[in-house]
Amino acid sequence: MATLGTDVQTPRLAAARIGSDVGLLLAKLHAAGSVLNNKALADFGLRERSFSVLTLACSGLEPTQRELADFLSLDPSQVVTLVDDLERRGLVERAQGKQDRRAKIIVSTAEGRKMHTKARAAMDAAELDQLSGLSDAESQELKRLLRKALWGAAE
Amino acid sequence: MATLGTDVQTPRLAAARIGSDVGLLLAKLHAAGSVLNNKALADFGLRERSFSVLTLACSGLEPTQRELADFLSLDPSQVVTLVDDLERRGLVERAQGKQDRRAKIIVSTAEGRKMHTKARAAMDAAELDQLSGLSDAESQELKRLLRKALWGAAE
DNA sequence: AAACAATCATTGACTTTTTCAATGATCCGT
DNA sequence: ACGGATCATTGAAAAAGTCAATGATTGTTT
Repeated sequence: MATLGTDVQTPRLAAARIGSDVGLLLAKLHAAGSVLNNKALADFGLRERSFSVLTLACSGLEPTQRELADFLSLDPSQVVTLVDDLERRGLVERAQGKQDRRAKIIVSTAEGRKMHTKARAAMDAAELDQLSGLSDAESQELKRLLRKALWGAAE
Repeated sequence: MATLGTDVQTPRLAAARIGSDVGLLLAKLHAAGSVLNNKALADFGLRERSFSVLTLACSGLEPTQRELADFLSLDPSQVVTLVDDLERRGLVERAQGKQDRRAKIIVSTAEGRKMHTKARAAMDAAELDQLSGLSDAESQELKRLLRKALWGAAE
């Protein structure tokens, strides 16, 4: 299994006080992870974001584009571009909103679901790779803390 | 104390399997944090990145621009721009590398250190705000896990 | 029911950020 | 001393982000 290309050992500057800044830690881990994820998804012609859209389209939650924008922290116009691409490739479709006819609901096609299954496996492997420095329990705890920081207690 | 402007409660889509993707969680928390941090730094004419550079310049570690680029996951040319700005404002200076005369060491000026002290206080408050959903122990644990995922065990 | 403001997806313009190749200076190994 | 590598810098090109305007539709107010 390949390992992170960058920062395989603690760099000198991590000693600085900024090495504990949550913002920087998030930025670095996110940057490193994006490289891994996009590499893993390249075989499928996907990137982190289009994969996220495809995943949600496959979720059965019938998200509107507005919901996708909010959830993925994107501008609505960026969602248009992402959905355009996936729709052109026959992986998702725009359906009319049920209560609100202004909204478009994004749903996966059968082909989209097949693609998603394969891409998901690659993503899981990439995530395992990225968190290879943590034990399974620690990985779970990290995800729990991230979720809690974002959305509160839950459970 | 102000609270996160976005996602004050769990959104509908968080239920999807993707709501556990480390990549997405990192992206979202990082995005939300950046907004907060940049808002906190705006009073000082700084942004997340220039603050990071200023912090490292104040650290006493005498980083070279190459080290800054590596540590901050930036292209060397982006570091040039950041240092240009801080230097123009008299907050940091470029010094000649000690062993390597190609390299430029970035050091803070007295004024830079004053600025950094004030900005640091604002950043600490922003971080507290961002992690207000976590207990102190959880915040510490989150930071530890992020560091470990990035740089391995260490202490 | 007519009018009004608000929201959704979309487009297009604009700015910012990222990426990358080329360059001169300097370093290191031979 | 030579040749290949690394550093900071520049500039160009590509990608991503931001934002206002628009038509369709909704909910609300009168």
